[in-house]
Amino acid sequence: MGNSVTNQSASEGKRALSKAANRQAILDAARGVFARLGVDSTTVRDIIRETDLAAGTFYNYFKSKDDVFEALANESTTRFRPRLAEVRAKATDFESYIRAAYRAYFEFLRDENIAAIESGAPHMALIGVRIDTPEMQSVVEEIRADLESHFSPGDTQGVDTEYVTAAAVGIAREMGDYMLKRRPVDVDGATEFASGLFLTGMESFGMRVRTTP
Amino acid sequence: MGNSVTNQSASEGKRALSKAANRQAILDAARGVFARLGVDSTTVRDIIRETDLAAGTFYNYFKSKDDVFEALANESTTRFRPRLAEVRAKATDFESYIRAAYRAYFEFLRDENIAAIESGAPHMALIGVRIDTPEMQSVVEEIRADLESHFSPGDTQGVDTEYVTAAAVGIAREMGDYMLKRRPVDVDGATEFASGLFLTGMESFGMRVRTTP
DNA sequence: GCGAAAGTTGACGGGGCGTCACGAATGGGG
DNA sequence: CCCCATTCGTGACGCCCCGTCAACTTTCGC
Repeated sequence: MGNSVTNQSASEGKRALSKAANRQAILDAARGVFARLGVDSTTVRDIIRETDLAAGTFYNYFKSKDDVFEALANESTTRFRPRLAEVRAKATDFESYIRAAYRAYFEFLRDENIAAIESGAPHMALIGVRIDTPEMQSVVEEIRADLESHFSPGDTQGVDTEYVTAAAVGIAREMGDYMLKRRPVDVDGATEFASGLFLTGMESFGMRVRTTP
Repeated sequence: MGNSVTNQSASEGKRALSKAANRQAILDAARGVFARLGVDSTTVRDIIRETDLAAGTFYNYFKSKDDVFEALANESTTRFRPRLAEVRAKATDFESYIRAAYRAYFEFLRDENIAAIESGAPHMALIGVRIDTPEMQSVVEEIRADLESHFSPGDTQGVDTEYVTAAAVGIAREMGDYMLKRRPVDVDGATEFASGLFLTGMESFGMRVRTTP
């Protein structure tokens, strides 16, 4: 009787479905366990115990606990990428790019840690950011290219774009940590400070930046 | 036949001597193994195997592999502290402090990694720095106090010293990483860039800084 | 429906961890 | 000078976690 294509729910076959579900279940469990026990002291079994899967199944999806951690970090980076793309698309000049980029990063940090912030957890480990994955390095490379594209030919005299990028990123990372430690979390203040410092600082290399104070 | 005080060699008794020697032997072995195998994949046994001590002895000196790592980091921080103290003592104003502090940090980074640099090792793990130990946080706090001490009352208008410190430290950390990746290692260039950027940047907060270009 | 392929399961061997009972070395006191 | 208390080194032991694998279950293509 009838069609052999039994329109599975909506899309893919059961195989792919449960595969994606299992992977996500492990990631979700890991996020919780990492937050509760700390990354170092959690075991693969701790993670798998919070799912309805068997120990062996874990290794069909990840090589190790650290592999899961990196996947979580990449997940996080992937969430940030579109925000940076939007900043790039809307930026009209160097200044607007910098301001928007700092704001995007600080907002992103706040959003990613909103659960920990609202639960009043005092420590908490900025999960998934601050770790230098290849994925993260590629985002930094994107930023370097963005910065370079805003240098007019006259500006670029002897300015080392890698140093510029490193400084901009360093400011963001370190200030981001401080921002998260404070209550209330002050995205506006951090953005204002970082942008003002960096934009004015760039003038010392002959860059013409109109800093709106 | 005389004195019961058998003037042991020069100083302490055998007890304290061998204790210090053992501890140092473990630290030295650990430094090498960490560099060779990476911190994550080394085991306590890997470390102790490179000494002439037994496995159990390790635990008389350190709680775990990570405890050794932290001790190495603290050792490193301890080597940096006097350099910072000298910078503080010689600084006459904000600008001279900043320039000297950046130079001190970048020189320190180069010195600490000189072995890895000269051996042509491409990767290598900036051992003992970049990890946030309480010891390191205390150095950052020192820097914060130094910066604050150079703010004249008129300058400090609404300037958040924690943000200032975070920005300064972030620039140093991130730029330091880049500096170490390049050949030749360019302490002068990094110092010049970081100082110029930060000092000029501080002017955007109403700070009067005479930046010598 | 049926056979093949893909995926899951949990028990198992391997190995690192931290401990502990024992023995050796040290140093103070008589 | 010797003796005993104390401190420290030793390595075997039990524990737990790891990653694998053979057996089983589920899905897919025909």
